[in-house]
Amino acid sequence: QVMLNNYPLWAKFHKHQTEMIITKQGRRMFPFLSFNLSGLNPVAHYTVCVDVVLVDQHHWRYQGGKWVQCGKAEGNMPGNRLYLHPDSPNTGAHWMRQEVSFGKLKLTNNKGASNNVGQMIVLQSLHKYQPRLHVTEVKEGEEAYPSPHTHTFAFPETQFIAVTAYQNADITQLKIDHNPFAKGFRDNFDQMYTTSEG
Amino acid sequence: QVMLNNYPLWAKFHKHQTEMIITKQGRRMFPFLSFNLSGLNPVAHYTVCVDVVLVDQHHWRYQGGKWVQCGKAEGNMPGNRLYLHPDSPNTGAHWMRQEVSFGKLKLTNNKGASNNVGQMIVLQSLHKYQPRLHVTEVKEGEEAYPSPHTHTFAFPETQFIAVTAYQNADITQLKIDHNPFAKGFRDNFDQMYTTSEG
DNA sequence: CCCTTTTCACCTAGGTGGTAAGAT
DNA sequence: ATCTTACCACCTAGGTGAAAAGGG
Repeated sequence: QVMLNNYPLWAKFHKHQTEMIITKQGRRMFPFLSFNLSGLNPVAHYTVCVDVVLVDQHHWRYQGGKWVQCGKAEGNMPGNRLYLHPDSPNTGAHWMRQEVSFGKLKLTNNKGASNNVGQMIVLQSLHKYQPRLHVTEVKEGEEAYPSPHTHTFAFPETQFIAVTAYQNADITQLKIDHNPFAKGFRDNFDQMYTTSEG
Repeated sequence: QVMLNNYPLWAKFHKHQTEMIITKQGRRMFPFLSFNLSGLNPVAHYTVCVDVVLVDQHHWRYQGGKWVQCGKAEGNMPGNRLYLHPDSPNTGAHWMRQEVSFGKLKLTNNKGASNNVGQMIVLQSLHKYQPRLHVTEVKEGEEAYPSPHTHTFAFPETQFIAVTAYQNADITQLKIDHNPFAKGFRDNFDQMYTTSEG
């Protein structure tokens, strides 16, 4: 009923433990979440959103080339962790017509950004998170979310650790290789290393 | 119940007979349509869209510094003239929360672009048009548009003649002066005309 | 010492009118 | 002649990781 679209890319990152940068003004995810939905009622209305939940109750740190657990996480942190898809609310037909992508979702560590509900997801650095997809049927005059009729989906390949700077160089290289906005850091200039010496 | 937001700017253009460029791949309007809505039911769902209709049945041409009528318009031309606001459908509360803008609406003369329904409005060059706003309450499982419960609004200040190249230099100058994307054509360099001669 | 913030050069992405060539 | 198209330099707008500076 729900498929993760860019699974192969997510799997590449997941193999090295995905990291996502968080900043005060908000940073997009890369890869970003993208799904194919099916089995909805074409003429009913749905709200589609993503939230992000803690995978475990630990701090993590990158030490000796590995991620290791390190002490307990803080308790319930304030801040919004829910991001409404910009097309919401919309018909089942709309959601099934093409992929449902979250390319503009932003992650932040700025707790003051909580008022921008639906704009940014507030996370804590060096904690491990699981994004989840929620599909909720909306009825006229009802609150859209939460609702007893919400279907929730989670793909383990999309888990990540929030960081303020990349820790694992393999992850950095995967980002540079695949994110178009990081093209400026690709080594397109190997021929420069060919010197006239010997 | 509906207010045109950037009325002063529209009025400046209207005084010189507004022109809007149309191209094959589509051109944004400048100024763009922007409205303030009030009086809706906050929890009901509405679709908001814009269409563009002929003001008269004539070709127009720019001759001797004036726009003059010139022969009859062709009959019903094919092509989509309806543009759904990207937030549609949504709640009355959503539409009233802030201005409802159509900054990404595009005008085209490409009749083949009609399949991109809701993406571009297809017009005929050298004809005079009137944009209109439509607000329609959507009920579960009904077609969104057209409906007997549509409210329509038209502001004469937003009338324009579609062109493939600007005819009136006053209009060109107003576009350059006010559209941020045309900044490159502003005369910021008056001091360059001060030569060492004389 | 470890983590966060700021700033930067370098990109992607795409919206302007001018201009010259093309079409009718 | 008159209108349309394609291409261009020049912008706006904003997403990258690197590196240096800041903070506890």
